[in-house]
Amino acid sequence: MSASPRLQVNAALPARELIARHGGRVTQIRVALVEVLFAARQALTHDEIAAALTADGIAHDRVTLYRALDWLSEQGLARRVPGSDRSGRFEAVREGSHRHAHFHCERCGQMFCLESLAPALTTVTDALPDGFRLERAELILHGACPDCSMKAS
Amino acid sequence: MSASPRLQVNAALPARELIARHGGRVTQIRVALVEVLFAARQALTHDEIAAALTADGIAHDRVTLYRALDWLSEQGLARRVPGSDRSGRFEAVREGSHRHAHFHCERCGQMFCLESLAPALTTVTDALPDGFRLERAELILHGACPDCSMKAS
DNA sequence: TTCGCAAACGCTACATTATTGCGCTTTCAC
DNA sequence: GTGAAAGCGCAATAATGTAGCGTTTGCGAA
Repeated sequence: MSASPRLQVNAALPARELIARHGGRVTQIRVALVEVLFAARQALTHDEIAAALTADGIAHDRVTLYRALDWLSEQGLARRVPGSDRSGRFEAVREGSHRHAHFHCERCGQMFCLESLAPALTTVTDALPDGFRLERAELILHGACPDCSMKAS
Repeated sequence: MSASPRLQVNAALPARELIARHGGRVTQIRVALVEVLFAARQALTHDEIAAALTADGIAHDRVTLYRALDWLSEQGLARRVPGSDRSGRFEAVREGSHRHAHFHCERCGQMFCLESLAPALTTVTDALPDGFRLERAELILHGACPDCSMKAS
């Protein structure tokens, strides 16, 4: 079932304007990349992004994609998500969103964003040994996603 | 209480015996590897392990090291720790130790094991959306370690 | 102590992921 | 429209991890 609404970048702020406002040039690839990232409800691997662009008929180079992703990260529009596999993942940084936990499905490999779940930093800070200065935290859950859970049972 | 004693490196059970009791052959590299891992209070990258072995005068091959680490992981003596950088890290699994959080220092790159800190799985499970089946969790903190905190201030 | 053999080693080659250099193209201000 | 620089694309390279395969070695048995 894919009845999930492909939510726009922002009802009032389309991709091209979002890019322009950050002082970047509005190129075909950046626009498409922003749209793909913001439409996804998961953290996407570089490969998945490339596949999505190709599916949309956008020719692109691997290197360009890396650089575009770097730029988005610098601008705070995207964020790199570390995974247990070697492939780096990226997710969009939405307005009003906070750092959230991620769920990695061991069966299908997808990584889901759990907006409802954020590392409880205050609790963590209390338990931190002396001297450590905490700046941010990553919480990554592993298991089976709903689809794969169904199939298994 | 535990009728079946868990095999771990300690004063009474040196590395060679630990390896032998897990049904593996006692080779120079495995012994050295176990000693390096268990002596470290941190999760070590493949490179750091290799450097430690070389410093100890143990010649070794990259591939052999990967395979030895794989074997230790299979035996439950070591564990792979995912990092935000691309390099995989490994840590020893000590007796009585549990899955704990890790602290990654952004300044010096070291990854510390915080035995006192474990992801609160029960809390997490409650907040998990329907359908997700949780198997384990990784909590990775980022910031500055005591040494680097000192230098900065 | 010696012997046989499978486990483990280590060399080479290869796969995957990511980065750098550099010339060419496109965007955008004028 | 035009020029300058941002951005793109190709090629080469780096970093990390695997696979194949012949050789060595730990270790149980003779």
